[in-house]
Amino acid sequence: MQRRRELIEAAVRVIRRRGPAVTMDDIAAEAGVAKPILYRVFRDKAELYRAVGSRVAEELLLPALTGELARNRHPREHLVAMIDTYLGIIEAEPELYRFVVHPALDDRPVTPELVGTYKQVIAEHLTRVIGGALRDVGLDSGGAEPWAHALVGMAHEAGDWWIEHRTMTRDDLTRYLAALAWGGLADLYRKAGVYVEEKLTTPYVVQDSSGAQA
Amino acid sequence: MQRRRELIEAAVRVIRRRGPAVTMDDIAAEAGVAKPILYRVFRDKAELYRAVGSRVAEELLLPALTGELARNRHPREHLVAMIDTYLGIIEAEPELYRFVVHPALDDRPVTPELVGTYKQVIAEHLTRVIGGALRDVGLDSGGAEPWAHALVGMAHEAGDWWIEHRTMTRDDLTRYLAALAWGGLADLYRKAGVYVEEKLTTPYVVQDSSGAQA
DNA sequence: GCCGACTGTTACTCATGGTAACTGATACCA
DNA sequence: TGGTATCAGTTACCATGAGTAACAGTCGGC
Repeated sequence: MQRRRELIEAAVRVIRRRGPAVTMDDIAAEAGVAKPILYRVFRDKAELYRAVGSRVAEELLLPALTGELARNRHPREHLVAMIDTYLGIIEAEPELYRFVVHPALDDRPVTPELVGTYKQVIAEHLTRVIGGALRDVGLDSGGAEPWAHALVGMAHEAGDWWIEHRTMTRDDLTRYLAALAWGGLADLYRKAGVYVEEKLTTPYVVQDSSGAQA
Repeated sequence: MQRRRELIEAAVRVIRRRGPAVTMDDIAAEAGVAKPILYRVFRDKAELYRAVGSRVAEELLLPALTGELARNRHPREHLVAMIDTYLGIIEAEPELYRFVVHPALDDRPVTPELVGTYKQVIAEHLTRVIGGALRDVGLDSGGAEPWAHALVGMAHEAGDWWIEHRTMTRDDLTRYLAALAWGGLADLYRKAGVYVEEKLTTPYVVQDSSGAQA
């Protein structure tokens, strides 16, 4: 298992350095071993890729996100913080991000769910968070899972567009996304009789796009 | 150009029949030509894949979506209709959907944007729709593009999760997603002084998950 | 000193994306 | 009519990279 860890780390290193188009030979070379070693630990390329995805999610993203969540704040500020944290990470780790999100697999027809572990890990975690929050205020938590996936997809897709185009600041994007996602969540809180009106450091509604913001 | 069309159609046929793990030889065989013909029309595999993505988006999804939009209704019903239409299509065309959304490319390091045309086409269209709606009510339309991508990602990711797990009906998922997305949009309308309170055939808030719905 | 388990390597097979080089028909021109 | 450029198509190939078979060295137990 120690071995597995080392190999994944080598993969991460070489991806950081050479981008997402990385071969099994590259990874083996970086790890200083021959290719069959990789195949003793990982059944195939897809499994290694998934392992990298999980690892990035679990050791990079989740700690950052849960760190934010631990601080007890207004739920909307949690939302803002999580979106901002996510965008910050993909900004800081573009190569790793691209690899994890657009993995290049020649799909063996057998394997049904080649991809997705990265987003899956996040979504599973979010499901628990949202489900807990819903139950806390006495609401049906059946929506937790679809919402978690929906929010992950929302941040993912918007982040993906943004990282390639960069037509606005990260801050602006965070605000736009938060405004979109918050509406639905706030409604739920309101229905449950929880008072969540705004008195926040970040403005609820996005100002005209050129305007100052504080 | 006629040729291009035929080739794309052959690709779609063979994907429908044999799933997303399809080779260039397969496609050439289905089209009844030799492989180099494909390469006269498409620079490489990625371009063919992108063409298939665009085509599915433009000829399958967009007509359905714009058809829904043409009917003049409450904005929230538009949202519900679009989500439902989208989910209905991925349900009806699972193989094609999987191909378009999880394309299997060995990424040539050169090509920066291998994937995404499918979602891009939808997002571009949505950008125009949302931008127009915002301008109609006198709001800054700077958020149209990030929101479009965010909504696409939301539907995509939730749909992807749902199609593989099927732990709820399509109707329920539609309602959950609409509830999430509508909140933010409704807020915008309200800020603009547009009255959008609910008097709808579909309930605004999801009932307890077992409950009757009408 | 010999044997099995473990760890590693070299050197391959095989699938598949992509291409070079050939072929034959058709149309144009002297 | 013969010569030839053009074009559509084909066969036969190459290169790359995933995955594997078969072959070492090494170390502990007897």
